[in-house]
Amino acid sequence: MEPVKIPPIAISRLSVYARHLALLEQKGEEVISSGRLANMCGGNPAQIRKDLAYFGEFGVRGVGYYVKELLFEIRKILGADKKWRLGLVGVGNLGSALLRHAPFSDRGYAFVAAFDGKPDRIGMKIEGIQVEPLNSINHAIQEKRIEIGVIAVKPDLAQSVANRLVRAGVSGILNFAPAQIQCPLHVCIENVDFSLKLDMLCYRLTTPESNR
Amino acid sequence: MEPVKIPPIAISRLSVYARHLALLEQKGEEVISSGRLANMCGGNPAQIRKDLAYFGEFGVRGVGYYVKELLFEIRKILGADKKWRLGLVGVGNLGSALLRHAPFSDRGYAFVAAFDGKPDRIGMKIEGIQVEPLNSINHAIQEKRIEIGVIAVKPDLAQSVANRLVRAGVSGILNFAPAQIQCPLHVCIENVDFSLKLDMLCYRLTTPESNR
DNA sequence: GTATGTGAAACCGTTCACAGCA
DNA sequence: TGCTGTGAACGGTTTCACATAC
Repeated sequence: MEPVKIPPIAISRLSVYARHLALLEQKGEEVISSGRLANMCGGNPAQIRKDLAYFGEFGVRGVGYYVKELLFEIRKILGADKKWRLGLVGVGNLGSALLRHAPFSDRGYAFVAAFDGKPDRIGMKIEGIQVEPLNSINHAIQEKRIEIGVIAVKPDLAQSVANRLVRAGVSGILNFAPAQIQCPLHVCIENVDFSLKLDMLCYRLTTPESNR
Repeated sequence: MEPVKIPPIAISRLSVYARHLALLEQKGEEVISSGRLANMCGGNPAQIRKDLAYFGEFGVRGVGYYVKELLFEIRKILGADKKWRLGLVGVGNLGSALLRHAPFSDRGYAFVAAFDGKPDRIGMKIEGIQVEPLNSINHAIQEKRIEIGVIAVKPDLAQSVANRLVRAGVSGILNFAPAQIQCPLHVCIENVDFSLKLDMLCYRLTTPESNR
């Protein structure tokens, strides 16, 4: 329908706007202007209006945006209005923290299966989910209609786990391993890379501001 | 010295290059071309050369880059050649996973203190680090010369924890809480935002490719 | 011959400034 | 009057294409 290309970074801002709108809604605020929202998010009013304009006209001139309505629309755009079914691979420190991660469950994201390669972890129950072996991936992903695979294994295993997930038919992968994963174009990948962010921080701490 | 502005995104790529160079070094490879490195990282050869050119001339025309040497130079640029001292705030699921996170310790990042607000967590020992109460932050950060504060508390506490860390004198903050943190300009912040990445993934899964 | 380093061009995203509307 | 929606200007990043050096 819309032949306009939307910058991915605009999408990430929508997620931030939604977060702040949810807080405003909780506080009982009814209306918000792009200026005030920009203040809260640390952005620029024109940018907020542009980001929203990619998807429609949600505001009222001279007034602003109705908090509830805008939040609803952004959630619809992001696809955050549906329950997403996640499968975790790698139930180590990070993996088990993700299973218990409140910001996920608070937001309609639900882990419905967990897998691990270590025999002693199979059968463990975390947050009501029983850990299965890696070779159950194919069956369980299909059985439980899992759309998103979450990778929390060591970097050297990440690619082979991704291959299994793709073969099993997931549509998306959220990868926490510090590794570049290759996969078919029809599967979407997002990387969450702690080490990279820490490197960037250290660069900024190392380099005088004038050189950045 | 260099009056050229360097795109932050180029820095994040340097981190990725370093990761692959380390793998190449392990495999005993001596030389790499921008083309082959681009293949591994999923990028563009010209971009790699541009990124490196911001900082100097590290290659040999007609040959490529010496793996060991380039890795050394990139680590120097990123400030990854020194040991960084980290302090963790919030020893919940995520926090304790971070204390045990191998990719950090493998790379010269060391947690030297941990803090939490919950009384029953004080005194616990994780990875040899004893959990201290929040009001020890000021003293411990200075005592242990901690440069970077890592925030792994619930979103509603993130700002107040950041304030404490700033007052205690950290230079940088790595924030895992899904919240925007305000802090003085002289303190650098990087956010690691799982939920945002998951939202972006779901957007892509929701929206037909033609509209993106 | 081959691969780097680099201006120039193309591309993309942000900000400005104002028209349009309640 | 006040705030949105948006074309146009701006600034920054990526890609191209080739001179340069081994």
